[in-house]
Amino acid sequence: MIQSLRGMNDILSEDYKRFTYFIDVATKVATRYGFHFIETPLLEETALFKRSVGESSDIVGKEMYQFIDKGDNDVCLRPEGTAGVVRAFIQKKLDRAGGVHRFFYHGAMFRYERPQKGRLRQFHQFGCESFGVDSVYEDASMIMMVSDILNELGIGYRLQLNSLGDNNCMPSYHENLVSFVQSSKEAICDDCVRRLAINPIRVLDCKNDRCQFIYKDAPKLIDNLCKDCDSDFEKLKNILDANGINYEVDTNLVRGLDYYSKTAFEFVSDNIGSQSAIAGGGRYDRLVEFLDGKATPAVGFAMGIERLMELIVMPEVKRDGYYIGAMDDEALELTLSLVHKKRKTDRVATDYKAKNFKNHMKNADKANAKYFCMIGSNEIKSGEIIIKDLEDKSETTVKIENF
RNA sequence: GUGGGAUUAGCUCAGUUGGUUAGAGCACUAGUUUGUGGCACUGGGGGUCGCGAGUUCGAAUCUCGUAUCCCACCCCA
Repeated sequence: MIQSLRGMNDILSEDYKRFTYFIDVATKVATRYGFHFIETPLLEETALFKRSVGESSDIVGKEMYQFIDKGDNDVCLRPEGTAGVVRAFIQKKLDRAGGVHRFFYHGAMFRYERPQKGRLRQFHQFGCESFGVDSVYEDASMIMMVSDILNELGIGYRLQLNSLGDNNCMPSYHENLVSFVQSSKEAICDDCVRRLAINPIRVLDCKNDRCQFIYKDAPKLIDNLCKDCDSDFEKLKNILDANGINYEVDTNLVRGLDYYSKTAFEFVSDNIGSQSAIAGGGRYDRLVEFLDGKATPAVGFAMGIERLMELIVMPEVKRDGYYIGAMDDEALELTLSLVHKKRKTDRVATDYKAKNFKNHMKNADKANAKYFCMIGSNEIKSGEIIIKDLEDKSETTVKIENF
């Protein structure tokens, strides 16, 4: 038997219902916030991700599905959504056009990782990207939007917040941190030694207790923000407070992708195991310029759909549509004609075999139909059928031609 | 990539120190008077015990390899 590849799932039945329900809700909310759908290719030039996500990240360093295509192009299955959207934004010259552009997308992403719960090699994200707004109000709106989506889905969460600083304050902080960590280099774990060389701020969220003990006196991002970053962060907190969004400031929250600056946030759930991040995002004011576009402030987030799936509280499914069954073989043809006719407007379930009342009733309940019709010799003779409402148990008689 | 656990019917799982024909519940299917409810009862179908080797008179059971899933790490949504 040929099986699907490791970490690649089929989505069907109940899962598919949850999946589409999520997309529906998220799309509805994003539309209310003024976002428009954008579809970008699954396959992009490798350089795009190397430049945007950054070679220091594991995503680019070791998790990309990268290959040379038949035209000798170095290409990758996208490991995340932002890079492609930014590329499209620049390619369509929207950076030159000016103004505000807001996009949402959803689709498959690919990362070559060891799978576990909430981590797949092909997985799905829903994300939003906003271009052209440098106000921190937009950051706040994004967070409120994620909150709206999660609330509508009945998903509880914790929101973690941090500021990563910008071009003014980040570099000097960076230096301070490196020299601090360097001074106890012998005591930190191997991973941190590696991080120090590749992406120093990542040492901050190391899970090793010994490392954390050392880092508790390390300089904090938040204490070293420049005036702009600091006041924006304060403003952000105030807006969230004023709008009833609970959050915790986590000075060790570091986003994994190189392009973030200033606002960084992560929504986590305590109910789905160790892969607890259900949404993450932040501001990336320099990325558009970095990808050869005209400097444009931007902020965005992405949600991991598979991680959300098991947390979604589905609305109660109501009885819907018809069940039409035949009592005897002579009635089968008329039954199918009526089914066909009704299917132009309603969901209709049927059975191709003649059955007694009880068996049809069982089918109707299984199909969760609202209305129930039986076709037998009586109906053929009288030209009338009885429609039974399975909820309130009432019955109405109609002529077949009016059905 | 590193370490650990698991894999038996469509699903959830039993299966004795290695010993006849591998079981249950749910699901499926048929019947229990061919016209009023989801129930109940009685049958039926369905398994290369993940896959491949090995040990043995004999393997779901022991050993090795391999695939996948799960857990932790790394990292991330």
